[in-house]
Order: sequence, then structure tokens, then C-alpha cells
Amino acid sequence: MCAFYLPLQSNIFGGLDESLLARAEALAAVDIVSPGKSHHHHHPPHHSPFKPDATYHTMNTIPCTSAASSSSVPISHPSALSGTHHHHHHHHHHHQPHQALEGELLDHITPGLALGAMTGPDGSVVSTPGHAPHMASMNPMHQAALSMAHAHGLPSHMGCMSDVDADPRDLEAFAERVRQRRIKLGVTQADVGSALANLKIPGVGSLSQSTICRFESLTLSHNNMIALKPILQAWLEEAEKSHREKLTKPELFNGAEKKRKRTSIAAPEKRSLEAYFAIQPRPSSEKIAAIAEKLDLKKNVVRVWFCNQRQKQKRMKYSAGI
DNA sequence: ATGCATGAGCC
DNA sequence: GCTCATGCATA
Repeated sequence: MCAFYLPLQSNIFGGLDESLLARAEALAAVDIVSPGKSHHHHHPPHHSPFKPDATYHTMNTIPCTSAASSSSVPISHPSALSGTHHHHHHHHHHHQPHQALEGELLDHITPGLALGAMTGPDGSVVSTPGHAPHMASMNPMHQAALSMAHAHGLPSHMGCMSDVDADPRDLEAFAERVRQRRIKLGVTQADVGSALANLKIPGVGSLSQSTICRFESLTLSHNNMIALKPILQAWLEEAEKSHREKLTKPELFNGAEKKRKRTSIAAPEKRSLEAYFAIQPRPSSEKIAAIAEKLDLKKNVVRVWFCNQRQKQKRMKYSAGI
């Protein structure tokens, strides 16, 4: 929908230069109406006149708010791919706006590094997320048990099927089931999240409303979906049982004083960032710093924005066409 | 429902 | 410093 053309200029090196940034911003200036929703004039609640970052990480010096911090007892990760082989790296490549142009720009922007970003290198990058994060003090079963989870085509007929099938289609159906059952049972996503802790599944604590929401809407990575499915399935069963028994446990977690502030990046800045991202999804530290300065944002904010942007690209939904 | 952030683990 | 799974805060 948008065709760009950039008169690439010469120089640029040593990190970044105004020209490139200016170009990106120029691009950003062009209004790109997204297909889903036409764009409305929205301006964030507060575009700080001076510093768009109203983020005071309220460095809560609180040592630990009992349950709050401890609740971070996530589940172990399946991360299907270690020993054997990963069979699913068909992922996305859903964006290639203007290759030629990108090449040029990239060439300029990174004189020494030929980062193809999306084309070549990308392929090699995907399908290697295998690691088990968050397990602060978890059980010793790291990523072994749940590893391989390929349903080779036969979903069932064994008495004890674990259910770790990785079909996006099944996942989609399952997610929908969870949502419908949840609503039917009259519980919120947050309820589900906290209820998970009651399942007493080793290594499984509670999850946030966010995560439940993302699971239902399939806006999680494939691996993440796979990892969470069994847990949500367990909840489903438990919830229905409880419902039958008319038993409801009052679940709750404490409310400590945590006041993290969320930075709100104003629309113009955001558009610029998106433009930069289209050109170079993985800017170097120097570039990030430059962009940050240019947009008058904190460098870390910019860095995190890029990280999140990359992560977003990898989410499920219509990413892989099985 | 999502945006920005944190943190573990890997490099 | 990046990726990933997650979460708090918010629109």
C-alpha cells in the first residue's frame, strides 16, 4: 500500500547521521493507514512538551512484596527443540515493504554490517528460541520432559495422551474453547490466571490476565502457546469440576505498592520508530542512542521498543500458514 | 486488549 | 545485548 522511494545520500557512517534519520522520519510522516482500522486523530494523553518519557521507574526499593514477587514462579519451558530437531521453522516473513530501498539504506546505515535482517539471516534465526527462562527456583526438570511435542498426525487414541500437540489449528480451537468455557463459567481472565496456582501443578504458578488474554487471542509465540496449553487444559478440567461441585475458592493475591510507570510514546515518535524499524529492525547501540536523542526519548526506552517490536513480529496469529 | 518493562538465560 | 515469557499499567 505504500511505495517508498528514497534518494539515498552518500556518507553516513560512524554510527548514524541525521540524513538517514530524517529520511525515516519523512517516511514516518507519511500517513500509513492500516487496513484494519482507519486512523483516527489520536494523540496520547500526554505528549510531553519536552521529554516524552514520563517514566519514572518507581524504583520501588521494596525488598520483596511477599506474594507479588514470589508469584513469579512460572512454568517450566518445553521449548521443543533441543536434542532432536525442531520441525517448525516455517515462520513468517510477512513483511518486505521495499526491498531494494531497504538494501540501499541498510547499506548506508550499516556500512560494515550486512545485516539482511528479514531475508537471509532471519531464516537462520528462527526456530531457535529453545531455552527455559524463568524458573528462578524451580524444579530440576528443565527442558526435557515436555520437549518434543509433535503430533505426528495422530492426535489421539491412547489412554494417556499428554496433549502437547503443536498444531496451530488445534491451538486455535483450544484457545477458543478456553475463552468460551471461561465466559460460560463466568470467570475473568485474571481469575483464570490466579486459579492456575491452585492446580498445584509442579512448576506452575499463577499467570496474569495479560497472558491469559494473549493465550486466548493467540498473541503469544508458538512455543509459548504450546507450553501453556496443558496448563490451561488442566484449568479447564478443574474449573468445570469445581463448577459442578459448586465450589469456588476465593483466590487472591495481595496488593502491594508497586507503581511502575509505563512510558507512553507519542504518536509522532512512534511513527518515526516504526519507520526506523522498517529500515533496520536491529539497530546498533549507537543507532539506538541516536534515534533516542533525535526523538528525545531515553535510550533504553528506544531499545526496549525495538525489542518489543521484534517480539511482536514473531507472535502467532496469522504468522505461519500450516 | 495492548503497550512498555523486567529478568532469566544465552552469546 | 538479544530473545522470550510474562507482567504491570493503561487505553
